[in-house]
Amino acid sequence: MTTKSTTTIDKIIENLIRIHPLLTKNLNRSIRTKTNLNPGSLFILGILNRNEMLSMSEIGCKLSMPKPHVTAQVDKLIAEGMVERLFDPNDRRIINIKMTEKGKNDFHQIKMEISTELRQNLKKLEEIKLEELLASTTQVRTLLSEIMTDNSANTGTCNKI
Amino acid sequence: MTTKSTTTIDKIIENLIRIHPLLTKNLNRSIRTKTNLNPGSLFILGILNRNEMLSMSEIGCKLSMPKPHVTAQVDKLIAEGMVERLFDPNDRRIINIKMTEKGKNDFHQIKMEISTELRQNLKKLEEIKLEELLASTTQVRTLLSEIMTDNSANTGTCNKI
DNA sequence: CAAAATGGTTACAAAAGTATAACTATTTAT
DNA sequence: ATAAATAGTTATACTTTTGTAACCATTTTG
Repeated sequence: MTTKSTTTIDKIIENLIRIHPLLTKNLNRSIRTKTNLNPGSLFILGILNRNEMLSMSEIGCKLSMPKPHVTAQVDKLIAEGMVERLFDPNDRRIINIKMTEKGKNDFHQIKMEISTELRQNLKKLEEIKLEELLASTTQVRTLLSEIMTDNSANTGTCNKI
Repeated sequence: MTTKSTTTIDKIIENLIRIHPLLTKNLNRSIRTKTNLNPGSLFILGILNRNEMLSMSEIGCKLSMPKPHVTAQVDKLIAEGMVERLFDPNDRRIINIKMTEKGKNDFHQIKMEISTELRQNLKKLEEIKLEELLASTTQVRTLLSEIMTDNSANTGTCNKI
């Protein structure tokens, strides 16, 4: 049993290690050529898009991004009018970040743009394949999200997510 | 049908866009802290590990990596004794790159090291979930590999893969 | 209240990746 | 045979990301 589990896990990891560069090369290049944002700030938009409001530290924790980098990226997003700072009345040290309506619209648009090639290629697949791929990617995303716990790459202690 | 396809594709893309930072943050950090290589050179090892021999240009094409960067990364791998240069007798312009035995062993070892946390977390899942995840990751990897055609980010023309 | 911890910013250095142009050597095309 | 194209390297500048330390403001702890 142990042996079998380990083998399965090894194969999963091998798959993930091979998926990684495929996504990196495809998405990062599109982000660079088609938007005036960088992967890091798009990652921030991504988690803000499904979290409503997060503090600077929480952003850093969720993305394993050093705090100074979070500051820089959020500054950029604020300059673009895509997010806003909200001061926490209960703890005045905390600065919460929230997407603006413009941010939500822009983000949706950006996602469409950076995925045009991918979309074109996916269109070549049969409907059945697409349904399968949807199920697969959903499972991978869900399980990875669950598994990837707070790994505190941040300076300072990382809060639980 | 078209509508349905598009929706499916949108969801797939949404999943991929969300999987991307999860892998990036987890793997890249491990690569940095646990090896003396960088993600780029590990990507090169990855494709050499399953291609036996590739020219510099082919490496650049497969990874959408600019040629000067390929040169730099391969230099580093040669310094580590993990790959070797082979001159092509038929076309003396071409330099083929091949993994050494040491490279294969080191690469296997490195993959184990950078995935320890991932492995620990995967162990928490039930056997059934693991089997499902293996099937899912395999499908995602396979279809993405098929789909991600040569996208010639390289300077100069990119050969077909 | 004083000391320690936390949240965030600033400043700075360094690594990693990207982009471009110029260059050599070799091969292909006209 | 000359010109054009290809494979690869070198050099250089730039962007993105990471890491570290110092710092301020605020909150928590003793």
